[in-house]
Amino acid sequence: MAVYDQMNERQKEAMLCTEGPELILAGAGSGKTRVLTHRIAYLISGKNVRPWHIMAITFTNKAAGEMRERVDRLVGEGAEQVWVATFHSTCVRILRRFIDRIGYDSSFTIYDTDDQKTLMKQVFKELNIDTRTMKERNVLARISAAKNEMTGPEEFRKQAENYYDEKAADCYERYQAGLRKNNALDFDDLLVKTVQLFRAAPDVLDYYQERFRYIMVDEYQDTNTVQFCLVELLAKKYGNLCVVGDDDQSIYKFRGANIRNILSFEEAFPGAHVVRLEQNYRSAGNILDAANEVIRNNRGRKEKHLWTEEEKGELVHVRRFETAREEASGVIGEIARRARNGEYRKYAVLYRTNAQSRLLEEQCVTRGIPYQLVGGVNFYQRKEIKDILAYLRTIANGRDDMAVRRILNVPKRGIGAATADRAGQFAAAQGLSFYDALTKLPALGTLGRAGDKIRRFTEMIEGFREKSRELPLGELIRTVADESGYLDELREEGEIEAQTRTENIQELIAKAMTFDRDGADPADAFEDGLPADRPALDRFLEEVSLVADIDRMDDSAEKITLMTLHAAKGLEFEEVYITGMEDGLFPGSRSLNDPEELEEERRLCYVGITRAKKRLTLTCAKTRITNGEQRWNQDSRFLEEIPERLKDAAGGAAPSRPSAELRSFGFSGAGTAKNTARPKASEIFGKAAAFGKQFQVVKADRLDYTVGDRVKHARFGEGVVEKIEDGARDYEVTVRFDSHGVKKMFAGFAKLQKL
DNA sequence: TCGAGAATTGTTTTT
DNA sequence: CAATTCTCGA
Repeated sequence: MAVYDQMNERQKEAMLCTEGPELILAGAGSGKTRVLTHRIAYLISGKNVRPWHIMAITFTNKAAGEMRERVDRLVGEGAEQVWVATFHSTCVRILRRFIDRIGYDSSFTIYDTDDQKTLMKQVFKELNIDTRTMKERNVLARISAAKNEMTGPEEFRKQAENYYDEKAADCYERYQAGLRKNNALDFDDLLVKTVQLFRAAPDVLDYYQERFRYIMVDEYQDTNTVQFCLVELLAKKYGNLCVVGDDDQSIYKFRGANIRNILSFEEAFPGAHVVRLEQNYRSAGNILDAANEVIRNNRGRKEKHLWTEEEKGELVHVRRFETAREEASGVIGEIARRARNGEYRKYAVLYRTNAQSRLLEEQCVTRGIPYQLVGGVNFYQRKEIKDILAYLRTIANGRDDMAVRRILNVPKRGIGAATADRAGQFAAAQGLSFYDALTKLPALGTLGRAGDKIRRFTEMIEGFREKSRELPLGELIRTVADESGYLDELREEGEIEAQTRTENIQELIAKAMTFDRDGADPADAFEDGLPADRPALDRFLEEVSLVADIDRMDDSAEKITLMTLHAAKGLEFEEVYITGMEDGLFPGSRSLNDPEELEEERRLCYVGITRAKKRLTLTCAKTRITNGEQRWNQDSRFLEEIPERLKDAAGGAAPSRPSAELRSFGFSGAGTAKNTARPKASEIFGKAAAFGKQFQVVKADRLDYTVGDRVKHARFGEGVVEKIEDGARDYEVTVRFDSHGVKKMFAGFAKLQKL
């Protein structure tokens, strides 16, 4: 078959070995996705395996989506029956159908990190734990680690060695009880409960073993112990397990990834067929050599040597700057100069920590360069989005106490903490959910005025419930945002940040409209045991709870991509800049005296280098401000690990003075919009008015007030205009209010009246 | 009940 | 530095 001819011998070997355990050690850029997808095609057309029996598991929705697309193209008919999904969504689907077997309700909600933290705060309060002695985050991290190792609360307690361990065990116990009470699972539970289910219900396990006779796992080096158990259980019956990974790209140890899963695969699955893919099709020779030189400093890895038929290409460019700001300016400036015809899509700027993105972003904004920021605050974690989603969760399912509490007084309804606590106690005493307590409480007449307010709230929710049955999702969300008064409250704030929030809600509505139109993810189109008539609202909430930030990356737009090295795994770009190559930053200070940690950092560096196809630039700054403190760093040891012959000497030595050009572009800190919600400039300019016309603000030709005029604002009262800046989209007006201080806002949004 | 200002705290990396 | 949490006054 013609499609197979373009594959090299090793790739063919990997593809043709379909029975029994197989380990594919796929170096960076060696075409592993191609092997996986072709292997699926071969199973179907060459081995007559029914698509229904094939499963491919990935870590991110993005990877799953790409795989699905390629399988669809390759296989055609029946491709939709292949199960392509992430670990988490696989587990959710299994649990939705069978979790009642282990005593949960199938309408469980999924807690994200914020929800977890909120719950843990409650636990701390119950146990009278002072947050100065222990941190919620820290305890949650320990619980997560325990869950990854499938250690329950009892066993966790047994392993306790001191007072703090005991306390953490108490927390674990209470935390689990809290989840249970709210009919909720956290991310780790999705995996753990699925394994528990399989162990408790052999018939269910058997059902899925029969279904998934051929299993493939991508990025296997990132699996943790639960995931290993899950895969092992599923594959036990037929034994057709194919895992693909690269131990050199294992960068998620902090998340429980167990590198032993890949290093000892052959012990766990005796007789495993091992294939090494070492020919790289991505990077130019010098870049690949640099990657090899860096990674060879690691011990405890499967020896391999990537090679390429590509030419050597350019040397690796190394640039040193005086300060982090000059670094950002230098990098973005160079990209601006190099990008002909606005081909920004070719460029990625990578960094170790999210905090580093700020300076880069500023540079893009001031130079008017389109960019895309991946990471940072996930869209679905933004406050306004979580608020609206909490409404939806309340409408979909009144048992989600956390969601109800969140919106009870948002927007302000005069229902304060005291009243909420009262309802909480009532709920606990009566064994009711928080929401049910709210519906019953006013009738008792013990609340006085607050009773009316609560009644109005529950009536509103009931009204939304009615509407949710007839309205499409997008309309429903718009109605909720509008009629709850949420938008009004935002609008009244008038500030730039509020504008961004409104836009985010608009974006959510747009997403819901797409969802209305296309239905849920295509994999849902075939029967997997779930009732086909699950309300769109439920399916939407579910999909939304499992999206990662990388999933939202748009690789078709002409924008520079800014993201962390972690987020870059699995991607490739023509030209890559890795910034902040400094000891203490990358490798991070934590890893400087821990050899194991240092190796993980080095793998991260390897991942970063191998993202580049044609051109790689490594930059560092002598000094940068971290945590409000100026730090001086040495060059990264990883820079030294790349031999001189591979590095561009010109940039290597010259400690650059800021050129005139750079200075003229300099950032005049004073006039910068300061907004925590950080609008993405590129999106602001790019987004059309297709959705939610009612939110749209049109830039006026001119304003009827000017600097020095007295104006009136709906909420802040009267004040004096101090400054008007002509922004690209709207005038930004700075006003000193008599009683509310100085505020900066968009003119069209704030609706100021001249007095 | 709620806002504003003060104090405090924190940095990897994320499904 | 910036985001979150705390405290106090009305």
